[in-house]
Amino acid sequence: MAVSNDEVAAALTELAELTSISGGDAFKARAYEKAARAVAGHQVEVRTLDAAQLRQIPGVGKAIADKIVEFCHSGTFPALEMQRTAIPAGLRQLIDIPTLGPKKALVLYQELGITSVDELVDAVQAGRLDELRGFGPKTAENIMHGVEILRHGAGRVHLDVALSAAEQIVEVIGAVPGCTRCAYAGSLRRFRETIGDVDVLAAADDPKPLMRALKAMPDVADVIASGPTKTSIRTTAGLQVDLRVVPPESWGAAMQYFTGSKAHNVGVRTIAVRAGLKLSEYGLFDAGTDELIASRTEEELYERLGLQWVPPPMREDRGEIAAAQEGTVPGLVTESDIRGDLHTHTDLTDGIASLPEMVQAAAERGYAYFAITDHAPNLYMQQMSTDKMLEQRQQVRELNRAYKRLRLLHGTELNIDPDGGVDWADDILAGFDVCVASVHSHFNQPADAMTRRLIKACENPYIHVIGHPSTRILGRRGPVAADWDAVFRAAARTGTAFEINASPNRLDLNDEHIIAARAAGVKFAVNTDAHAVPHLDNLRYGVGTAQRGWLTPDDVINTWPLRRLQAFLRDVSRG
DNA sequence: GCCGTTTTCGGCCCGACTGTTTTCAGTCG
Repeated sequence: MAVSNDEVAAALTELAELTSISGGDAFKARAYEKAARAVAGHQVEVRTLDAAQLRQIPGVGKAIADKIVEFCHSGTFPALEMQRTAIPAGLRQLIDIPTLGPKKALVLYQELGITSVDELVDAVQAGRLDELRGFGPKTAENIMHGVEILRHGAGRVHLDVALSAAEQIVEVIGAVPGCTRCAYAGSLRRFRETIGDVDVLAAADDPKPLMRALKAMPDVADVIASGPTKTSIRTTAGLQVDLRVVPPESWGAAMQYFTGSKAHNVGVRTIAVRAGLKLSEYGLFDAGTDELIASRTEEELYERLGLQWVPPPMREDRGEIAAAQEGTVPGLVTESDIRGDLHTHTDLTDGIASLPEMVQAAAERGYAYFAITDHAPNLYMQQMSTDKMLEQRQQVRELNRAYKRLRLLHGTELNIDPDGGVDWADDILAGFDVCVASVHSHFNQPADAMTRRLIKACENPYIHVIGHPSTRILGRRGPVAADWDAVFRAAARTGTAFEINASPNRLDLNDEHIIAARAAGVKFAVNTDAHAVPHLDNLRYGVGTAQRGWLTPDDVINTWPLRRLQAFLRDVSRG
């Protein structure tokens, strides 16, 4: 079985977590974590490397290289198995609860025998934590709140996890003889921010070989149900995948039906009914005679209903049906419209790849411009300094000469402090081509203070883009509280763009905020916030989110030609 | 467990906040 870098990284992360929960050497745990990050961000598939080559990866030494080799060969290694035996599986889940770390988890296990989130909730409710040293009422409250956040996302996975599973399955099923079409549908096709289960649709006259192929896939943990038209499996990663096979002539109707959303389909069906028609997953029919009117393509269905075709990310019953009736569905921004990334990191701060590696990757993507925006001094852990920044700027300028079609921009990701100030004085800020500014601390400010803070950042003439504006981490941290309408008005007034952070853990701004911001007149930047070369591919999730917010290329500054972008950056600098 | 022209041993991104304490451990970015 072909082990991916992500799977290797997951094993090392698990070892790191189990090591810290069991009270093992904290530096050892950190070494595993660091290696996991390096493997996840490595450009080459590590399964193709031998131990000597693996040791070339920063943070991977002899011991970890051997573990990786063993893992690629057998799917595990002795140190991991030993920790798994020592630490109950459910205990590891506890540290996914925000504010609960390895030390507290270990106390809960040793003192109260707690080995799962459910047991922890019971213990909190029974007041059993009160007797523990270091666990006061506020801790109990934070735990309960953290569990709520955790459970809110339970059973759902992030877009990247769902998409890679779906693409693998589509490739396998699509290659089965007799399969004429295969694609994923459902919330994944709509690019919702988290995915409950993956819907894969295939067209074939005989579904049996397709069902067999799915059940035979190596990642299948169990088959939940299997019939002539539908098979449901659960992957080893715990993700449910439904495969539905339809006759080729029903393809369009089935795609439309299974893409959803339910609310969108209800709206479309209502239009059908009013026209004396009925729409199902089998096609569009005359309600009186049951005569088939259309079913082969989605485009055909929408057209016969007097509608423009609606891009899947817009199918959320947020006015897209009326737009389709009026012929005003916007020409959405696509991945190929993006001419450059305006928020990326290198190993000068917390990135994995070096400046030349990141730039080379940007050139290979065919970008017209690319901004390097490493962290600024006030994020202390990154140990950035003015000297290091200036030295990097020099390197950027020199590197720029080597690339004819790629324009490098030297930028930074500033920290918006609680009062809305940022790291450097104006004369330093003026030296950057582009400044992203983000909130990295004091997430719990009251809404009025946070609103003032963000507005002040917008009003800073040197700040071009507000990075990951709500600061949420999916399944881990909610958005900050703010009067977003007031913030968006300020951004529109000052010409400050808002980021759509494409990391599948963030997707920030989200669709609803994008719609509100656009209505206020805000411009956007779809950025990856890449900390490694593979992260540049996350762009698609940001573009999908932008599409859910109905954005066109004109709304997104990093689709613009360099000159227009530079004019925008100059304008905002003038304030 | 990793790493190295101030080190092959002894360091290891550093500071702030929170909640618990009554001087600090744990968590986070």
